[in-house]
Amino acid sequence: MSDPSSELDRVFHALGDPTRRAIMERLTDGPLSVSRLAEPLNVTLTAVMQHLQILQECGLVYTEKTGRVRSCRLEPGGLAPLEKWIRDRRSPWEKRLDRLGELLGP
Amino acid sequence: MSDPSSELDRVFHALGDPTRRAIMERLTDGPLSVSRLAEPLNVTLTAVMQHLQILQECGLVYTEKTGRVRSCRLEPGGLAPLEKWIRDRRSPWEKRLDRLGELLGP
DNA sequence: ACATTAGTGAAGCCTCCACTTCAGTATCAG
DNA sequence: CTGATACTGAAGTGGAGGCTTCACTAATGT
Repeated sequence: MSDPSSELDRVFHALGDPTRRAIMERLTDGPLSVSRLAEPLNVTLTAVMQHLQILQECGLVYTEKTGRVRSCRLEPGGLAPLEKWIRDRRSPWEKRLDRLGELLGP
Repeated sequence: MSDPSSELDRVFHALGDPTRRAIMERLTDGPLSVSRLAEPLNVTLTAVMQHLQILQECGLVYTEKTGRVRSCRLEPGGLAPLEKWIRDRRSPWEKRLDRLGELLGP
């Protein structure tokens, strides 16, 4: 893996675009082909492809081509770095509560 | 409050910029004035102001001016919608595990 | 009072990036 | 074989947005 901070950069940048978030939301319910993915979106198939490439490069989406159709699905741990960043943004006392919860909970 | 989906849009867009994320990271350790905020960043004071306005408009940062200095701090619940979106991106079975955890844990 | 500090407002520049068009390549169906 | 489907690649366009400069106001310090 490369520089973790620039990886986070890419994730945030990727999710900054509404269309790409729409793709992620769409894939939440299960794998989809590129064409099906493009249907409800108001963009070209080519545009969807470009978005998919970006989402892939930062580990948010996994795609696999079988025959002439490419199947797209969410990468399981893709949002983890984002989640970690958010947790790190809590105030110190909140963090302390978190740690307490981790000790007591799971 | 306005349309919630466009609110989420603004949050994601705001965090899509590295400089704005740097501001958020800087404010994690406590309130800071605009000048102090700008010091380590390689941009003008004016640029920082513009970023702050954006961060404010989507409820991520709270600022208050006393005298000639404006104090900036993180808005406590600001990242909540973002967090919710991430949670909603889990697969159905993962969600079910989450609910189970919620019932057993806290 | 005067200089300095801290922040504002307006206007313009310029780069990046989302999107399109068009042309091309496999794959599948009849 | 023929046509349709599903994607891929290259190249170009337009607009949004991040940044700067310059001019200005208000608070503070000596």
